[in-house]
Order: sequence, then C-alpha cells, then structure tokens
Amino acid sequence: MRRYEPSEIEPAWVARWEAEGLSEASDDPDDPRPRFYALDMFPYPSGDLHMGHAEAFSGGDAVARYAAMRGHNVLHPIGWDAFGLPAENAAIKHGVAPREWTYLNIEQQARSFRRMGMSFDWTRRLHTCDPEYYRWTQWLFLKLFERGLAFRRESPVNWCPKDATVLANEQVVQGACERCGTPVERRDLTQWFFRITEYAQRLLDDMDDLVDWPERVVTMQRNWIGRSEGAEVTFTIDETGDEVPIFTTRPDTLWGVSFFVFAVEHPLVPRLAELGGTWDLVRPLLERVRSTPLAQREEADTKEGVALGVHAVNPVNGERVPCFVAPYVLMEYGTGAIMAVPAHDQRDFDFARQHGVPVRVVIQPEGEAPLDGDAMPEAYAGEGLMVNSAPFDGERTPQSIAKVAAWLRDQGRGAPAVSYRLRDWLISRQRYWGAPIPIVHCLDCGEVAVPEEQLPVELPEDVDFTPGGESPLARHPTWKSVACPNCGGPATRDTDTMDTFVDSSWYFFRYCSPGFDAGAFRPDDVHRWMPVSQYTGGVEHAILHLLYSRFFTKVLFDMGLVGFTEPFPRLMNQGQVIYGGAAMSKSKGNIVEPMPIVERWGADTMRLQMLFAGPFEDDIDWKLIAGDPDKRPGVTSWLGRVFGVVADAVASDVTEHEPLVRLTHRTVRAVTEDMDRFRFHTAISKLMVLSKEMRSALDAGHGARGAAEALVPMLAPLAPFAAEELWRVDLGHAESVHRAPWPSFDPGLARQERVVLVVQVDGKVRDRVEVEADADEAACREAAVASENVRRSIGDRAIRSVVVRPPRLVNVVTER
RNA sequence: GCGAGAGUGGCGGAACGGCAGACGCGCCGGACUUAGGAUCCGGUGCCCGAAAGGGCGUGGGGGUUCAACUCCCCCCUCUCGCACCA
Repeated sequence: MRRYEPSEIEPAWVARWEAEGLSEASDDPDDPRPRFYALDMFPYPSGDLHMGHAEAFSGGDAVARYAAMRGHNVLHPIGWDAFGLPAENAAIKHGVAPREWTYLNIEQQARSFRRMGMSFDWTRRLHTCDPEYYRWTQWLFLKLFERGLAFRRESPVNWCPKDATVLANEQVVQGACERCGTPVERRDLTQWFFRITEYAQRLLDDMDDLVDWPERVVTMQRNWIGRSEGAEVTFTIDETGDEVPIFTTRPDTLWGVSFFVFAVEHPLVPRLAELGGTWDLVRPLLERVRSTPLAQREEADTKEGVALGVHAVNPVNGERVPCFVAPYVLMEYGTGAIMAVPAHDQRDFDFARQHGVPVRVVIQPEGEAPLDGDAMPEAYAGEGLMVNSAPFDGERTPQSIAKVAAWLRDQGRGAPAVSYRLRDWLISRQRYWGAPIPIVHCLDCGEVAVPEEQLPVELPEDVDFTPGGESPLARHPTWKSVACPNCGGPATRDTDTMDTFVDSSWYFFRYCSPGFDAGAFRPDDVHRWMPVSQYTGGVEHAILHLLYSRFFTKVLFDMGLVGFTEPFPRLMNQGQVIYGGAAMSKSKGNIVEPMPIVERWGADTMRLQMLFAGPFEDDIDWKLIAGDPDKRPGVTSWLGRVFGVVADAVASDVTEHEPLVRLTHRTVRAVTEDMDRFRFHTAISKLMVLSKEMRSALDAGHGARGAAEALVPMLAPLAPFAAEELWRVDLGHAESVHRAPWPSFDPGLARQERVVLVVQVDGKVRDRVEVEADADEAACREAAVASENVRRSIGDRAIRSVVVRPPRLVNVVTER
C-alpha cells in the first residue's frame, strides 16, 4: 500500500523544483508560448505569513500553475511591500532597527512561502525598501514633479497625534487613525500631493470597458471618485462685491435659495464677519471647530452655525439672502460655500428651522396638495414641477436640471459643472521608514529636483526614529544639509518620506525587468508581459491600492512609457479567513496560523482546505472548516486515498472499462471549465468523484491507469506536491507534472452514452428511466409512458400535453 | 440615508429555467483493532410508511412558466462599502 507522507515528500520537491528552475519565467522574446502574468498582491512583512496569505496565495498559485500547464509562459513573481509604520513602531517598542525588523520578517515569510511550494520566480524578488527599488520610486516622483502632478500645498491635513504623522483621507476610518484608532486632529502643514484629481474622469471612464472586476470593487471605486453633475453658480456678496462660486447638483432649485453658507475654513469668512460685525460670535466657532478632532466633528449632527451679518445676492433673481458660517459645509468638497434651499434639501431644512430662515417651495410634486414652506415637516427632495421660478415655472424636474444649467451658461450667471469627491493624494509622511522625497529646498531656487544621477536619496542608518512632530530625518544632524543642485548654495533636503502606497503603485512594472538599472523598468519587457493577466488579492485594497496603481499607469501612459492605461484588466478577490464569525485578532485570542498546519499535515492539505472550503471570493470561517485541529483533515485523507488508488492503477495491468474512460473525459471537461472560472472547490469535488470511481473500478478488477494519468495533472495546480510525487515516482514521468500539458478530453467520450431521463407528471418527478444519450423525442415519450409509476400517477386524467426535452426530461401535463 | 452583495440540511457548500442538497465536514450504525485522534463499508433534508410509495421542503408573500433555488414585483433579515459630498 502506497503511503502518503507529506512531511517527507514536500521539502524534497521544494529543493528539486528550485534546482530545476521550474518556476522561472522566460524573457526570451522568441518564446512561442503566449505570456501569462499571474500577480498576487505582495505581502507586508509583519511577522510570519497569516491565514489570509495562505488563502490568497493558494488561489494565486493555482492560477499560475494552471496557466503554465495550459501552455503559457508564466510570470509569477513575489516581493515585499516593505516600507511602513509598523517597522518603526517595532523599532520603538523593541529597540530593533526598522531595517533589521523588516528583513527578518521578509526572510521568515520567504521561508514559509518556499515551504508551501509557491511557484514564484524568485529571481525577480524585490523589496520596496531596497535602495535599488526606491531609487526608482523617487525617479517616478520626479517624473510626476516634472509634469506638475506632484506639488506642495499648505492644507488642513489629518494628523494622528499618536503616530505623529499626517494621514491620507484614505487612512482615516470614521475619524480615527486607520492603524492605531486614535482620533484624528486637523493641522495646517505644507505637504506633497499627487494630482490624482486630474485623472478622476479617466479613472471613472476606463472602468466601463477596460476592466473585468468584481462588481462591488467597481462600485467602491465609483463611489470613491464620487462624480456629481450639476452647475457652478456665482453669488455676489452684497456688502463687498466678492464673487463666491458655489457648486450645486440642483440648479433647478436656485429660486428657492433662502440663505447662503460658508465652510468654517473658507478664506473670506474672517473678513466678512469683521464687516458684518459678527466676529465676536464667529471667532469662537472657528476656533472650536478647528481644534475639534474630525471624529467628533463628523458626529455632530446639530445644525450649528452663526450668521455673518452680510448678504449674498442670488444671480437668478437678484434676491439678498443672509450668509452663515457652519461646520456642515465642507471646505474640501465643491467650493467650500453653498447655496441653501431648505425646502428641497434636508440639511438646509434642519438648519433653516433652527435659525428661523424662511423655507420657500420651488418644486411641487405633481398631483398632490401644494407644499407649504412654513408647515412642511421635512424637505421634499423628489420629482415635481418647478414653481415660483420664472422663467422656468412648469418645467419638470429632474429633466429641468440640465435646462437650467444651460440657461445659466447662456446668461453668464454660471455653467454646467461636474464635481468629484476624490481629493488629491497626500503622500508626505513625517516618518523615517519610507522613500525620501527627492527634493531639495533652496532659499534662492525654491523646490529643486534631485538630479536623476544622484538617486537614490538614501535613508541614513543612524537616526532617532522615535515619533515627534517632525520627520526623524529632520532631526538627523547632517543628512538634510546639502548643496542646491541648481545654484550650489546651501540648501536642505525635504525630510518627509513617501506614503507606502506610492511604493506599491508600480511594483508590478518592476517585476518585468527586476535588474534593470537604466529606468524603473525596461519598456520592452513591460510591453511583453503587461498588462497583468490575473491579479489576486484582498478586497481591502479595492479602493486605495487599485486606484493609485491605475493612476500611475495612466501617468506612465501619458509619458509614453507604456502602451496601455489599465494595469489589471482582471481581478479576483479572495474572501477573508475569519474564526467563529469574527476577524482573527490578538485581543480575541482566536488567531490560527498556517505554518503549523503546513508542518503537521502538509502544504497540500493547507491549500486544499483553503480552496475546497467554498467559492474563492467567499469568507472562510476556519472554526467551521477545520474542525478538531488534532484530527486528520478530510482533504488529507483524500490525498492518502489518491496515493493508494494511483499506485494500484499503476500496479494493475488490466485495461480500463469504458464507463471509467468516459467519466475521465467528462471530468477533464468539467474540471477545465471550473479552473477557467477559478471554481476550485467544485473542481476538487469532481476529482474526488473520479478517484472514488477509480477505486471502484480497481476493486471490480478493471484498470484505471488512464484515469490516473488525467487525475494527477488535474490535481497539480491544487496540491502540487502530491501530484508531483505521483507523477514522477508512481507514474514514472521524467519531467515535472507542472510542465506537463493539461489533460485534454475527447468530446465524444465526454458525452454520456446512457443518461437518466426524468419523467414528471404535472411537474412532479414520478420516475427516472435510463435511455440512450441520443434518444429522440419519440423514444423519450415512449420510455416515459412505459413507466408503471407514471401511468399510476396519471390515473384516469386526460393528458393535455407532453413536454419533451430529450434526452433529459419528459413532463406529462394532465387535465385537472 | 445611499450603494453593493447574500439568505438552500446540524455545518461549509452544489445545482445551462428541467432529478434540490453534488462533494466534504459532522453525526449514526458496522468492520478491523489493545487502542483510535488511523483505515474501510453502509446510512444521513423533514414528515407518514415495514417496504413499495407518498406528502412537505431553497428567508416571507405574490407573479410569469408545462416546469422557478434560478426570471419579475413587494417585504423581511444579514454582511460589506460610503456616509453632513451640497
């Protein structure tokens, strides 16, 4: 009896595969195979691999191995997203240098990946914290700087007091720091931004036809970009003549404006309050709001605000309406000032009721009693007819919106406009462990790019990286002092580092030509390998990483460096691995780690457990899947049976009987379909059926060699060690199963010769009859009525009609 | 509130509009065993029935159809994302 001993066979195959260079991609331009770029989201090196990695990479590796067996030249690289805050936090907590901590973890993860047998091309391995990598991150920064896409601006920023750093909008979750949960404060700092807003429309448009992604990811990106159509309209401050533009999605309600509101941060506010004699009331509000953490500001739902004592003139009817300043208006969206239409906007309505401002109805729902601004209980935001809005009375909303917008343009009082929720990408970080921003500040020359030949601007080693207000680099005694590259005068380096999302926005380009030192990537190689054939990773990157990478790719396209605008046409998200219905976490004490499973039961078991648990994109509740951790997992037992059945098939010299041959061909067809759609769990179930039928055939004295020759290669992407062992040792092949062609099937043999005909009476199954697969309608009908059971069910009722779908189904419909 | 997705045995999950519950876990019974956390065989949606067979079943309610887990309408529940975005 062939025994299955994963702990003996797996490490040996790891070594042999690597010696054979099994997973190395060919850069030969004449390689006749179609290329396939299988990309997994690269890991962050915090500790050893966790269950999420185990699941994602089990799927990604299956995709890569399957593609290779289907005849592709596969690029399946690995690297580490190695800059970032946790390395510094570990340094502060444990007194180990960020670099040391990071590389220790990388080595640990690399060992674990090897043990798992991931088919990575290790020759292309990269770490974003290596100078030869971040040299090109800095180079890309300079390219954006040259094109005006990287710029510095003083702006209110999210500030995490615990981590002592600025955070991107995307890193603020419900008003708190994404990493540590501390409420975020506001500060005004001069920061570097990438002008991603310039690409908002293209980022939106290209999702329509250039990407085939999970619907929810597309939706999340759409919502994040947040395109709104409407109009920009300019109001005039009566007392000063200041012209203040506002954005509205409802220009059809312009005639219902009864007040006007500025954001707290709006630059006109202090002057207007001074003029209006309200500064004494306004100033406390401004100060309070500015010092309030964003978290609490968002929670405040009271319609607080203060009148400014000045008035805005409505350009459509010349009316003077009072101006307010209120926190519910955001400086970051639109223009930082709004027209307020309480009758048709709930927020404006609440504010108006609070402050005694009149509510004027200008949209009347059709067929209902006239709305009364003084009595209505809430704003009416629905459709209706415009009223009190000469010259537009009687126009139907929402169709009227575009008409009014066009009219505004013709009248010179405004224009149709589009507004986006997307903000520019704040990339400055006042931290040590990141790529330094390659800019020198010179008193005479201003912001000067570090010349390309001086890249990388390397991180110094001897740094005090405890957090504190400014970048650790700023506190280094000598690092920042430098001669201005432009005039040679004394100057200082920019002491901020880049957001790690910058590092991860282009790593997939670098994989194509990892050693290239004349640029971030060799265009020929990128042209040959990209775009990525299949991207695999967690949905937690649905917005940030994917959006930024798409932005970078479009910039590179505009620079003429790449010939495509979308890096990842196809994306699949694995689900999360949870435990007992909740995310695994230290505080819950419910963390399960993959490596102990690999050590005890084998990497193939770990992979099969992940892939067999359910659809790849669904969450896996490990508590429900794994059962007793000391009991042999079901998939391990199955692999053991496969070892036995394959060995027996080899030992048997009798020929196979036809039913098994046919099942084998059917299984190849079905498993191929499943693999093409990443339906690993159903693929595995079909392999289980095949192996079971092989066992039955052998026990009945038939052969199963042909079935084994198909079963083992189909197992290879899913359980690569077991498949390799069986392929080379038991089946005696010289070459690796992972270089074997995917099995093919004969459509004639894949067809069943006899099928089960289901016979229904009035839609209820009454019998099942075996018929020839090519049985025609008459034959099916005949077989159906021949059934005793069917005749009894019909009884003495008359037959009204008989639906026949040969060779699967007959439905006898009776008169009732 | 807005948007997306999902509700099927004890559990994970299958199912081109055509046999609901494939495959697996668990459980029950049996075999082999000093043992079983190993292996093998059989059973396992619920109800009636000794069996043959029958009835009921895919969150709830309607509808389309010879036929609905699947398509349409309404409702309920859950998960995720966004959330004062003008």
